[in-house]
Amino acid sequence: MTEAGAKTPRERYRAQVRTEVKEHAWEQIATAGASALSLNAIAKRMGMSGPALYRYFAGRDELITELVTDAYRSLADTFRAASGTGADVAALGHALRGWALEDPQRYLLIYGTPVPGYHAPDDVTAISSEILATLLDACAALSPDSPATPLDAHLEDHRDWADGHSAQPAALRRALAFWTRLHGVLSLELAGHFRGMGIDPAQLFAAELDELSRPD
Amino acid sequence: MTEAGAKTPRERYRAQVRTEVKEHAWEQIATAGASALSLNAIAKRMGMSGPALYRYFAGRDELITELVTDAYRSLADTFRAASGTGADVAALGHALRGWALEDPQRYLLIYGTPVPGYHAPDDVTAISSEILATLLDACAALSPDSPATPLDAHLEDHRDWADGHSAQPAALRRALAFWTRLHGVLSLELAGHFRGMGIDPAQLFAAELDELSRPD
DNA sequence: CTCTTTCGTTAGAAGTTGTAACTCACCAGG
DNA sequence: CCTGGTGAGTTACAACTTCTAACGAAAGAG
Repeated sequence: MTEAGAKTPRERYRAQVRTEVKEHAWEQIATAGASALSLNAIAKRMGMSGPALYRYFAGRDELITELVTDAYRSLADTFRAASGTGADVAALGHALRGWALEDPQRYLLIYGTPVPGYHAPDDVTAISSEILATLLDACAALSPDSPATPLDAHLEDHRDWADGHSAQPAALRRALAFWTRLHGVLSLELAGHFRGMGIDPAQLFAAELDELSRPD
Repeated sequence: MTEAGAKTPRERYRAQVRTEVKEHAWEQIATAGASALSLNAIAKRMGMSGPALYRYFAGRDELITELVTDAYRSLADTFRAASGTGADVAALGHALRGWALEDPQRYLLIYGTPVPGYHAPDDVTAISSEILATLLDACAALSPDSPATPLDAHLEDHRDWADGHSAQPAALRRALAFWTRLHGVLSLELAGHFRGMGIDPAQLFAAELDELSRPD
């Protein structure tokens, strides 16, 4: 038994198998959804027999948890990348839509219908606060101060989620609107609710994002 | 074999069992989610043994399909009731939120993450167009005509989903915003994404609804 | 009273998650 | 170089699930 460091060949092999399992899991989720994720199917596709995977993941829940945190980390990375070229709201919006359309099930895994008995691990709160921070940066640069709305008083009282970010209430309001409105369009699009009614979701998304990017 | 009409005691018994099965299914969905719906558990809780239910439903998918159309019909009913007292947007918004919070899993069943291989039956398109019609009525009474946005051109070309409703493009725009924005807040609230960040979703929802109810 | 339809049952196939026990290979220490 | 310990992968099994098939029994129709 050696200390941590991913040095021993055993641990390297173990990590390699874990990532390979997760790759197959993503592939399977993308085609059949998260609820149809089968440990046995992954094992067979990897040439191993069922219970072998339990050496690497304690169960289906742990595997899904890992996938969720990976998805959050991926979104945080794309947000950081989009924010690197100048943190404006429009760029973040386009990055969000591109990321969501790139793998719809990955988006739905973290923002879609949750499994009732499932609780997200503590890791994701850290990552999601990082996502929120870049969003707040972009929003703070856009709305210096605007007339107070009834929401502002409530947001002033409960701004702990902003995690110490020095943003005006109007910026918090804009960040929340960014989140809820774009998620509204995106989730309905990914669920296929616009299919068959002829509307182009891209234009709907663009219109909402345009209103969100307009300096108040 | 008699003709339709729900007259024979056999058909009445059959219908009664079907509704009882659906009641147990709703109860089970409300506590464990739609993905954990178990035909066997329902049968056992009704005092029958597993495969007996296959006399009443061809399978799990048909049962879920029935529940989905029931949910749509229930939403259409509440919309019609809320619209009966004067079709204003705010009343529809409050009715939507009340209906969603009354049974979150029912809302998520029709607006949440879809099962990838699943296609909604044709019945729901009729019901959802009824829902859209009452929403368009309320929106048409609010926005007579406003400056054209880039979206309006697209909506003029693809207004088949409005189903012959004589509404200005601005009303279509408002109805779509009603749908996407309120769904954005509601779905994130029901998924529990606001829990732990101290925000009151009701105030967020109210703020969005207030902006949607404001005559442009 | 008989005949037919339908209901509910048990048996079983093909899946799933997950546990237990066993074999085997590898890696390190003496 | 040899031996022991650790961990990986295997089968076997239990307890589920959906769903099909075949059978007995009950109930309505003529």
